[in-house]
Amino acid sequence: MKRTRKPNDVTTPPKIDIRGVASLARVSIATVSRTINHVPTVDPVLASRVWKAVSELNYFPNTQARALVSGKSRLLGLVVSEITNPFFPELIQEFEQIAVARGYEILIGSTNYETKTMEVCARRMLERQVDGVAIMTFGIEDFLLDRFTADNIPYVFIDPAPSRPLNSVLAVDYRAGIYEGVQHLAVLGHRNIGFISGPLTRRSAQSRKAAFLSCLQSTGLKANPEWLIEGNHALDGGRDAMQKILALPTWPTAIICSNDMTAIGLQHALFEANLRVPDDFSLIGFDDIHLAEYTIPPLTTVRMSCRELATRAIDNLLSRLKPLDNPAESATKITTRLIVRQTTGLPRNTLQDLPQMPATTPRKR
Amino acid sequence: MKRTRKPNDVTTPPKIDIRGVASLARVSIATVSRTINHVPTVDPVLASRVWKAVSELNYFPNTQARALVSGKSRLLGLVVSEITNPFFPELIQEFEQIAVARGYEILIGSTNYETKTMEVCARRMLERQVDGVAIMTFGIEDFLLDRFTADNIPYVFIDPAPSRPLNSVLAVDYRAGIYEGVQHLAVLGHRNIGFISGPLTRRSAQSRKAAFLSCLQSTGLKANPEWLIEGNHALDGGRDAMQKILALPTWPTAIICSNDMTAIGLQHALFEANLRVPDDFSLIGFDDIHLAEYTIPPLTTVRMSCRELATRAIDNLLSRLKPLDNPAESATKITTRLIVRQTTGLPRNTLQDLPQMPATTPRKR
DNA sequence: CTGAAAGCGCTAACAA
DNA sequence: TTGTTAGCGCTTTCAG
Repeated sequence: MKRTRKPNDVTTPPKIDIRGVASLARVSIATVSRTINHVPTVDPVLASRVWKAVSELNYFPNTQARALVSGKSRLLGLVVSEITNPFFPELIQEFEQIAVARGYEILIGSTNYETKTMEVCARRMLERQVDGVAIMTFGIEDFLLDRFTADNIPYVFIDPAPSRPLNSVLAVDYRAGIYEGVQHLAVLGHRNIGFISGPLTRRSAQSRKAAFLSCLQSTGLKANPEWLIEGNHALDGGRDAMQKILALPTWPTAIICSNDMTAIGLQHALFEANLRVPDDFSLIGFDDIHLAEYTIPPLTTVRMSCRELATRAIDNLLSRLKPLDNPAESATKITTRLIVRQTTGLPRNTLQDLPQMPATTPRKR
Repeated sequence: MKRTRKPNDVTTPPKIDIRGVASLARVSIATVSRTINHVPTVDPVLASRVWKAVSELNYFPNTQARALVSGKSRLLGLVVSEITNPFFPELIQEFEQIAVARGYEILIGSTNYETKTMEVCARRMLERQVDGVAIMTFGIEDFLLDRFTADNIPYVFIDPAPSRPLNSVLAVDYRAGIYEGVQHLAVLGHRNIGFISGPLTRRSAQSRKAAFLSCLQSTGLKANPEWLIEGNHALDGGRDAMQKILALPTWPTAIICSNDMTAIGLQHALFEANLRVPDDFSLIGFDDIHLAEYTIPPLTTVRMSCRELATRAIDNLLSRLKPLDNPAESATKITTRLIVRQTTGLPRNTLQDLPQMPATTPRKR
């Protein structure tokens, strides 16, 4: 028997497709297609018959068929470094919200900073034919980007890379927030500031570190290479980094971290070492994840708005998908700024003979 | 002009499709299809020609077309409560890993505990024709489940609901871990234990609360309704709940939370109130997210393995997709167990005249 | 074991 | 403005 629409199958409910709608509305399938795609030239009478049939049958178009014929999957890739780092879920949440509102679904890939996994992610995106991809992992191999270029898939990613079209990078002004952080520490009297970076194989981890170094210099402070430790942007990396610092003969009085998770790792290591924040060490994080407000004590950190990041990324992608509307892409950088909470205070041993000062200790304590 | 393969288009690279592979391998497209689908009856000689052509052209099959003709999207839905609650990213990570290894992609939906958003998620899953959906949100409306049933989409979700097929529920033994927690507190001398639940509109939040109540009773302890507070499974809900308790005339000496985020919220509220954990209050969380090891002090909590949850969910779904293999589904419950860290100790005012005891205070302090 | 051909559900060209 | 129809790239009969 040929493969044809089952003639009188009692078990299966009748398949609801565009033909069903067409016949119920007594129009052609083309008219149904036009109606549901909001082509303006459809006769209102026919259109209303179509809509009626649509809702009566509870019809919705088959995504696969649409994708096949149109060549558009209405899928947006979102590649992140590590989904278990709370910054990314916050980003994903914003991203999902915007994408869904615009009729897209998102395909998430988590690279875990591994080149191998990154390749798999890129491959998955390619195979599913995403219409665009936002690479929010901090650092990506160039050859993967080339694959997207070759397939003509718009991508957008964080941070300037040499030789990439400007419309594909979301520049973040790391320096602004980090500078505020360094200034804040300097004003409090800190002269010895350490920095825990992310994995330095990643370009963006390097950017943040470079920003820190440059800010130190602008502030007239010297960097001590011993206090520049490579972390992994995760809790354990932060803990380990702090332990390394504690093993050093001389300690900094303040430490800036490349992200909040690292800072939380440091807080933990200091707790274990029976050292106090900010009395013994001042700490500054980066990202301002929700949790930062809830650490003990609450974390002073540099905020990078993930809503802004998500909005800009999607706008960028979508504007390149249908170049009709949004003509010019705003080329302004995404700003960062310091949020002062309670992990920063005077350097230890300052005023050690005075009673505790409110500014330097957790409130109410 | 009819829509046909562009005859001599210099700009566009030639589309690589099954026909291209077929002609390069000098076989029919049917043979290509069979080869890449590992149909065993293909002549090895032809097969090797096909594979050669495939790798030469860097060909991979068009997912949309495959999905259209086969009716299988190779997409698995994953609905979670709140992606910003770190438990879920950990779950998602496991889920993604397994799904990708088996050739599936996952479509994530975050409901934020809102019925409206939940509906949107269900709709998205339906529209994208997921082959199956894991509903890991704690609590879902019944009518949404019915939609999946109607469309013949296998789903699996957490917790027993009345009148749902057994193969669709992943039963979690909340009681085991919570009982351990209550026992642990009782042994330390706690008699007055509070409980901060999740949003009680959600069935699973109710299960956990019920488990707590039943464990209290088995232990011979009485519940004080004033100490049963409804939270929201998030940081702020935990903080608010603790503040409510602190406003009460009498306080419990220990509090169990429905999840770790809530417990972290409590820790924060206690910090703000200048109260200490575990000296003033013992705290127990639930989930054992990575972060639990890093809170200050590290959180005693009930572990629920999200790897196990993810594995079981996917296995369940996949086994129902092709009922050939995995015949019997293991109906055993997913277990939970207590991980003792440093937020539990003797009740306050016990031994108050003695010097600090190691068991009751953070180590090294 | 192989190939020709019929669709999967839809969009878009084209004719009316 | 509407309907007819040719594919989108693939899987799967069915005839050889």
